[in-house]
Amino acid sequence: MTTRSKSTASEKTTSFQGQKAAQQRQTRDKILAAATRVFADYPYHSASIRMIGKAAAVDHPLINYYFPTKAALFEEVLKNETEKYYLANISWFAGLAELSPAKGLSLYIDRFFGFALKNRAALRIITLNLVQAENAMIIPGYKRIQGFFSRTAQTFMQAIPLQGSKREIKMFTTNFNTLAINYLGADTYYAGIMGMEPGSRRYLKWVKENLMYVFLPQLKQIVGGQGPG
Amino acid sequence: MTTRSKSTASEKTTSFQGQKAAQQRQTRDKILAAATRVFADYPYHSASIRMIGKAAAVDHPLINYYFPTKAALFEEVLKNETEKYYLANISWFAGLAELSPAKGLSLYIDRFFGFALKNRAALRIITLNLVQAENAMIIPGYKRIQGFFSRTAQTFMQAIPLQGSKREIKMFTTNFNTLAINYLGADTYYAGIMGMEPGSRRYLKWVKENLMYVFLPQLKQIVGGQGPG
DNA sequence: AGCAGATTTTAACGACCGGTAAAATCTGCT
DNA sequence: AGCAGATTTTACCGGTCGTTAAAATCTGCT
Repeated sequence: MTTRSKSTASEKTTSFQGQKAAQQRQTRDKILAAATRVFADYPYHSASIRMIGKAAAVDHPLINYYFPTKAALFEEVLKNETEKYYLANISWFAGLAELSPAKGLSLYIDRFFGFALKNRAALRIITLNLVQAENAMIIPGYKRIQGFFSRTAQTFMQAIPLQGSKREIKMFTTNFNTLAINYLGADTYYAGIMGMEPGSRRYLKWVKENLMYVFLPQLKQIVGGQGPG
Repeated sequence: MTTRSKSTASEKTTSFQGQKAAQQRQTRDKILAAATRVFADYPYHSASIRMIGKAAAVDHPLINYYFPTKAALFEEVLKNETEKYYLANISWFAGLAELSPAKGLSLYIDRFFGFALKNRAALRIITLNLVQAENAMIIPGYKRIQGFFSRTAQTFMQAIPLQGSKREIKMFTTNFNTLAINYLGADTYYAGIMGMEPGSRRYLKWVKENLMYVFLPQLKQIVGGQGPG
């Protein structure tokens, strides 16, 4: 694709053991990164191998050299992003057990937002592919997207001492995640409705206010005597 | 496409004024109905004219005879469905002003569910096309989808005497609609998470319980002294 | 320098897409 | 019966899709 600089003698002499492997991993990672960007902007069936190739500055058949199929590439991206989210989600609970529900929830949301702003891809890929078409055109890794919610519920239960029933807790986390993911993952849409700019401080403030307003009472009910968010 | 029964003499004699126009409207409606079904299953860019043709048992170029472009067809479907929803939404408020918040909200949700079960398309089309890709591939009628939420907020304010600020009310309706549309429009996904059957009584019960649990306290705050849902 | 294998590029495949043009058919009318 | 116009079917256009095969290039090694 790009006119490659012919290797000179000097380059050759500087070569060391493992450079080839490093180079290979570099290309693969470049493709993976580009795929993550593209899949964060287009749902699976609208994103194309050629788009990804262009985004990675690579001829598109090279993608098939590193990844057998588009589905396999998507699944790897999805696995990376959901895993990243899962680990981040665990970290957001650190130290929350000692706070009041109000302060705990507030801090949790702040941490959530911090992650979401730096890792657009994770939330976007979920929102873009969550709503599914008929069984005919299921999305690869669909179960992984579904598992997403269940895992956050488990994390919640392990991180915070709770009173409510398991059913109640799953209801709470599902509601929270559904609203949060919609507002952050489909920010263009919802900010548009509210007459705000998608990434703006004002919009984020609105989302937080919203989440606090809706979920603080529910949280107080779930948490034992004093507790977290 | 289908082998057409050659018109016989008897058929000719029974023809009356307006039959041709009726026949034309019939084909157009058949296409429109098929398009509604297809667009309720696939997002705009995944649905195809050929799919719709097959669903309507019609050769696909015939669609272009009645609708100039795919975009125009989609916009007409979208207009019909959002209008249907809008009018239904108004009717759900009838008689609610005299009820308590709890009874009012419960009845409102029941009416909502009744509509959603009979008119899958309206909610599905919205959920499938709400989350947007980059500006590059905007969906025709996107503003109409966005207007959807604003109109329900207005209906709410006109139907029920309220106390809260306009901002608060819009927050309430946006939250409610977002959750309700997700749970009903993407029922395959959420029912799957909860280990239930998408259309089942059990799942609908869960959704209603959920909505009541989240929004009843918020509603009580918005409604004046006594009030509706 | 020249070989072997890894990597990249080029070219092409069959399938589907939205849309168009022209041929075929049907319909209502004289 | 035969014409005119509406409707439907057939054939095709240029374009994009995922994937494959083969050619070209690069790399590390002797």
